[in-house]
Amino acid sequence: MTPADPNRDQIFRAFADPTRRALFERLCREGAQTVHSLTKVAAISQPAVSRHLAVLKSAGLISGQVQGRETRYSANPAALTPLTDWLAFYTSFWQTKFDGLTDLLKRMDQ
Amino acid sequence: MTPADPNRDQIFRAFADPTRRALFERLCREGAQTVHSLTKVAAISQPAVSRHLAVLKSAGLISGQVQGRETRYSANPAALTPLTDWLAFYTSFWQTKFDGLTDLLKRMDQ
DNA sequence: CAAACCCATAACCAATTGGCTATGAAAAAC
DNA sequence: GTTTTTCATAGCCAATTGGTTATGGGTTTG
Repeated sequence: MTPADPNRDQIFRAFADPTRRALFERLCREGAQTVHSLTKVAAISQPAVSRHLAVLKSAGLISGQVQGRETRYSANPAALTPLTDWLAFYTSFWQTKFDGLTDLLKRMDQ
Repeated sequence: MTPADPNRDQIFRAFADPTRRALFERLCREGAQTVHSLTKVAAISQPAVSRHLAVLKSAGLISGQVQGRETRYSANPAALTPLTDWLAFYTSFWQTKFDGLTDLLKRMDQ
């Protein structure tokens, strides 16, 4: 029954906060950004931004790359697949019922 | 930039808690359930279950129907579309880039 | 080398969260 | 009509969260 997936947990937790989601969305739309650049828009302090980024990073949603004195964070697209799979699984209960469900189950099994 | 959607916010918040997600999943898989029936499995107290259900309900994810002294809750499938849209939007940034993105934007606009 | 800049971490604090027990209303069972 | 069952709400409490300022290490600039 959708075995407990710690990573999926982290992703849902990370996206629960609107500020965090906004940061991720910005990285998706505008590509890699430094902390300083993100802070200028965020309306919260730099340490707050850094901690939000740390949460996103530990969930695997973004990656940080140190370049001299600054760190460029970028969205990690593949990290969304647990969400996509979960959503596909539970929307399948009303959409196409059990069509293609076995395939999905196999994917989630491995 | 994906205009702030209060409902999407509520959905993300609601799914942040694993217990709440488990309740929703159960309702999806096994159909409508009474609070009592859900409590028996949940390993938490009945008031705790009731409050989780209230959160899911206020996010539009489930509906409760009073039948005599008991209330049967059922998953609200259509309520997942904000999540699906959001996910589709942000996965499109790396998958098909901008193919069909305008269509999606139109859907989110109305 | 000194000063300024970028970032992460630490320490603290108010607000929120998620659990519990207690209680009461309403319906079913006896 | 009394007792049980089902559920929601209220009140309480510990833990977590999300913000802040303070600080320090490492890098670039002057």
